[in-house]
Amino acid sequence: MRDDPTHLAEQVSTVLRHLVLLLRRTVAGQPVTSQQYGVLGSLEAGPRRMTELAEEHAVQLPTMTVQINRLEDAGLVARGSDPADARVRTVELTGEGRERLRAVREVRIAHLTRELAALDEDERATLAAALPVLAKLGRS
Amino acid sequence: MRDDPTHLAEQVSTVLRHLVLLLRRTVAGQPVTSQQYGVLGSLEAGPRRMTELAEEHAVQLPTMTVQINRLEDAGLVARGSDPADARVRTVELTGEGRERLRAVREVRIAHLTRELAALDEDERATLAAALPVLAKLGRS
DNA sequence: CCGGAATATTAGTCAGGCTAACTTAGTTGA
DNA sequence: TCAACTAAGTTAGCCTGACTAATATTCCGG
Repeated sequence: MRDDPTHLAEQVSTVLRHLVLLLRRTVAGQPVTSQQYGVLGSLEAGPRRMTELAEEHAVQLPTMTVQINRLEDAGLVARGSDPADARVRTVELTGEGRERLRAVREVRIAHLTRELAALDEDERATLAAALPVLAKLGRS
Repeated sequence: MRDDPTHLAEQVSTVLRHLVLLLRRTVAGQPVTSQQYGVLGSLEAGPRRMTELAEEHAVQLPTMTVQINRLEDAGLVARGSDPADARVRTVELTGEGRERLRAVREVRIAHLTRELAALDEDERATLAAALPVLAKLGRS
């Protein structure tokens, strides 16, 4: 018998690669990329500053600058300023950005819903039970 | 009450994004990228042809050509030919490639093992039960 | 008020996707 | 039989997304 957490880790590793491929197919051909979708999602609850966005998405600041430049060029977000600190730039969704996010999310969810509908009731329950555990991974 | 598969899909969508970030941290700073690791893994069981590799990794052929070029330059894989069909190129691991794969896998598994060790026994069991279900997703 | 810390951007490099166009090798049918 | 089609790979050119290093700009503490 194998050492339990290690054996599990190998299986998780395999499944992770599989899920990455699934995700790629889920977002292929959409009007925003997977990263852009993620950033738009972060802005849904309200304006964020650049550093916050970079940290939240685990990228360096310059990477986020370029991302936001593109989203701004596309008219999906707008930059603003913090009146209390002239160094910080804030970013918020435009109306168009909010609409685009809604549309992309719809397609995405529909895609996943189709996948999930192919499972039986027990499988969905098993999956649902595991989601909080998966969400906990990587927070340690 | 929400429509069940759709609601589940939303949660899955969120967790997927989380896992992508986890995976990125897992492989950051390693001597091969995540994609290269995947390709090396595909070659572990023996030589493959370019088309097979491209399909398996859900990329176009030219993308795989470039990948293999880099791995070949690094001395991790070698190209060969199919005696029965002069059009096909085969790709196989070199000794160095096999060693590199082993080393990277070890780090990767160790990383995930640490994450999993932070869970309690019940959580690991819940996760283990869900892995086959996750593996089934996207095959429909 | 000056030097250091914090915030963001610019510039330059690289990996990793894509499509279009090309070469080379097999296959097929008039 | 050989001309046309198909299949397998590569090359070239473009884009996104990641990084580091260097450069403003602004804030703050002594």
